[in-house]
Amino acid sequence: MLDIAFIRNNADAVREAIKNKRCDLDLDALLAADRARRDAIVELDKKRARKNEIAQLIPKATKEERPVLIEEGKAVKAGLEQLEPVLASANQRFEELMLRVPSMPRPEVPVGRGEEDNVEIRKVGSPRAFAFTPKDHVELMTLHRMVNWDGPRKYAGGRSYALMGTGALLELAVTRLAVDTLVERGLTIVIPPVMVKERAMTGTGFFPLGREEAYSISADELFLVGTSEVPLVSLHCDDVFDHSSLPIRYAGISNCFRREAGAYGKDTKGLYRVHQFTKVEQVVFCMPDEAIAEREHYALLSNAEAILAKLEIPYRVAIACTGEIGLGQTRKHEVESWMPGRDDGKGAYNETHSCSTLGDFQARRSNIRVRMPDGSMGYPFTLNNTAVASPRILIPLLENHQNADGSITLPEALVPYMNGVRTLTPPA
RNA sequence: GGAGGAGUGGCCGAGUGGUCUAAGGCAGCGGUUUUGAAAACCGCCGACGGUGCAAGCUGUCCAGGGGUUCGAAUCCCUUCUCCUCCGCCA
Repeated sequence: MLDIAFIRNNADAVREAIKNKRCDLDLDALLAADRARRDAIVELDKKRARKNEIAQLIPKATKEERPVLIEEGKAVKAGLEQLEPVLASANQRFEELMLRVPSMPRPEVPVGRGEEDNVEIRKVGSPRAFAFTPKDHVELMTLHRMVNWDGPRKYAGGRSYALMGTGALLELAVTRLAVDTLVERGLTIVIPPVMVKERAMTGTGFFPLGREEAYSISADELFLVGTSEVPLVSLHCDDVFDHSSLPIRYAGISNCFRREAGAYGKDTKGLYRVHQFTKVEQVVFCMPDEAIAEREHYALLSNAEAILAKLEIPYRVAIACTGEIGLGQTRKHEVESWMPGRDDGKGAYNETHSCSTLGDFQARRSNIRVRMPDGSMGYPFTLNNTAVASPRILIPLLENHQNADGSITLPEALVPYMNGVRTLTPPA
């Protein structure tokens, strides 16, 4: 969502953004809807002004004038009743289209169509050269009895799983490690609701276009969030921040629910792509200033990298191209962790973190504002990044730290969170 | 789940059918005074939209939606949220 005045004045630039982001939106239809809406407003406002005028005249009118005015008032009212639906439908059309308007990518975002056009920025650590054939996470987790694969699929459906024993402990450990890292870096930990109303989904930009991705609780008109970004950003919907209260930095911890519609048959093996997972997510509100947002963005990125460093997982950072960044994102970096078992055992870098700046996209949709130093109103910028998402993060964790005998040597930083255990040995 | 009460600008709060064009206060902004600050005093000050080069003119908004009326913050219906009590409950 952008300011309609900005869209009118920069139609070509917006058109370019729509094309580069591969959005499905006809800008001319939007501009036409805007025109229709404004025409209806002009006409309706004239009638409403007359209505108000008559209403003020009647109390002061003489006995003779009064019935005449009341008659005219009735006529004006009838006219209004005809025009109001016209404006309502023009508005509806306009708002529908506005919800599909992308934010403008930042200049540094490479133009491209798909993943192959993302630009790698750096690699940190290097994939380990195994002196033996490494196992993938499915073999390792099965060997360690970390997962019950079959039971949940019978009663909870495909892509479901249950973490068992050390598997469950590992999830709690990496989660807590991430939380402690972020708290130490000044973020406020939040455990938010995971069931939210539609406005939270729309306000954060996941609806209407991503509706099929969300589980809905139809009896109560609630939706399960796919990330705590949704409740954390919505925490401040309708709020007006004072400029002195920004930035606000949160770390949310929640279960996340994704239908993975459209991913049928993709990554069905193991725990790479599941319907329910646990994620620690970073969310920032900051002043609407690109330089500030950039600083916050790279701070979020470095927080995630610090966690990967503690987990001793090799990774690479890439900046996503225009075709790969979402509707609201103005800039996105992906952090991909090295997973030795992926790609049929050849190993591959795969996404474990996604760091985004959204400009004022979410603030506009969620009606979050900030009182600027000059007293005017502004829309704050929002940013977010994964800190850790489990079980996906367990894949590189286990695969990178495995030994020839199937045991796992835990990274030093994780040991305290595993009650002092340094090595996980497969149960007999 | 049942009964009752409440929801007004960034915040507090007055307002029960027609000068509401929403009082008043706090906060904010500008100024006077002051070595500086505070205090005091003076002035400005809701949001969003439409129109206009501009000054301005104008519309909408009193939790959301719908209704009654020539006219609604005010009356009616409904939903949501909060509070009190009762019931149930980890």
